[in-house]
Amino acid sequence: MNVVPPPDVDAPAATREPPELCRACGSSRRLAFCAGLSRDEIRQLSSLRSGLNLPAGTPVFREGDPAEWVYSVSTGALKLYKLLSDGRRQIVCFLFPGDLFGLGSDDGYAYTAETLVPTQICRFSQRKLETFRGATPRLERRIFAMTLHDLLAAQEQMLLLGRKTAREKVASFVLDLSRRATLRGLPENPVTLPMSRADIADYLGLTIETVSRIFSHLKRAKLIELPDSSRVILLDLPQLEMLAEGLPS
Amino acid sequence: MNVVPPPDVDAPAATREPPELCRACGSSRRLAFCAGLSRDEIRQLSSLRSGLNLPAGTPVFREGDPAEWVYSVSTGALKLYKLLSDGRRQIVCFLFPGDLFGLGSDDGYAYTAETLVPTQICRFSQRKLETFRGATPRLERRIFAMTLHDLLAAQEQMLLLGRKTAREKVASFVLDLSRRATLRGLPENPVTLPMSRADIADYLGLTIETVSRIFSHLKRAKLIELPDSSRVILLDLPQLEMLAEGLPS
DNA sequence: CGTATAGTTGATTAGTATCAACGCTAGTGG
DNA sequence: CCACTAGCGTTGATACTAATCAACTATACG
Repeated sequence: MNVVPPPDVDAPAATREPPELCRACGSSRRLAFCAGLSRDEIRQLSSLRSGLNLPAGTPVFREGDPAEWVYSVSTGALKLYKLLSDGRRQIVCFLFPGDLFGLGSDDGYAYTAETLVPTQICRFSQRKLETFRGATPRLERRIFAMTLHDLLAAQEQMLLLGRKTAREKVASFVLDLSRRATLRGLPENPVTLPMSRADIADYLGLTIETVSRIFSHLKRAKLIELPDSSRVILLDLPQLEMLAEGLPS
Repeated sequence: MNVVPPPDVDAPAATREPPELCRACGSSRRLAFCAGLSRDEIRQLSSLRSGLNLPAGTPVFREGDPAEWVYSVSTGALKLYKLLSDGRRQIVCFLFPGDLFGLGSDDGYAYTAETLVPTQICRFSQRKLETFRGATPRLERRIFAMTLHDLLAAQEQMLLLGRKTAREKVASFVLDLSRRATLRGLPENPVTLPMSRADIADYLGLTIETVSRIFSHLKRAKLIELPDSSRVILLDLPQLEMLAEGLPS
């Protein structure tokens, strides 16, 4: 969600060092929604903030809960998902540091948010943040830009869900994780999968068996390697990109 | 796209009369992005506006084109779609009067926009609108709310594409069209389908044959009626809703 | 009236789901 | 420290939903 190239204010591009953490949101200033704010604005914003430290597998809120808070990811990772009454699940988004979630939704959150690994997030009262946003055009624009980015990403995911084959879906998925990792200053290659096969399946509209089979298939085709089940090495980027876009093979 | 309940400023709820058309955007004031603006703001905004009158099946812009303009639908209907290189297509959204499109996307439009029927739209220079938005917080908020609404709708569509069966998809689709029609002040029931079966298929991640079969199936099950191929009568709303949510049948 | 296009229906195929068994890894307790 | 167990992931056999291929019908258009 919302990995928008931030308004270039600080930003020494993608450095390998753990970037400075923001007082207002606890995550990398480059990525967070408070990127580009003044010292003073950061101070004000941080006074509205409260931090949470959650173990893996903890729900932050559930679909339908009254939407009191807006959250920003400081460290760790989460999934956002929607359920059908018989338990079928669609993960609409994986979240990483800097990402914002829980915005909007007058009639309750539209999805459940749950941590994948031990995770630090911070939250702001929806109401207070609203007021602050009104007084801080740059923040308003930044949050808008991130939301718009999420919308475009959601449309790309609709293309994936509606029209790509299982192999194309999995290739797209690992490439996307890799790209997002580089945006956070991590190496593009050994891609870490903080989520289970079941989560990947529910994100791609597949079953765990199919996801597993496709991983094996891509491994046999020498496009990826799997040192262990939660790490992927992309051996042939160009080929994977072709596959992800539906070109030959 | 973005059928957000507008800030109640004028708004005699959902009346049956053709609602007054806005000088700024050419569509119903209740729904458009300029809802809630002052007389003076409307005047300013309308000076930025230029109107277009397009026949059915006309592309407004294509995926990848430089994103110069932002558009608002006055009358008619459009589809937004993305393509894979081999021609597979995913329609990400159908648009009706009041809806906004073409926002954002620094590296070109993320989708192609094409009219379904004879359509009036108006457009604003992305750059000029940006400036005006900066000076008009209420407009900024309104556009943000519409974008956020689109994001939530996109997530709902991800659930549909990833996890619903063909029958559930079609039931969800006709119900959604019906609901959106009522928001525009139209009757909930004889639902008009301004799009072809191919469009419906590309929106739901199905083939035209499957869409056609499911329509026939729902007809035999007495859940709908098809007076002609572009009109649906919903005979059993509760049952259709059950079906759309994945409950028994 | 004839032709082209959109939509429907039928027969068959294919891709992915489902059901089932098995292996691996990590955590537990003896 | 090592066997035991539970859960996750992988692999195989089969089933099923929706896609594909094909024919036909209805509707719109010249």
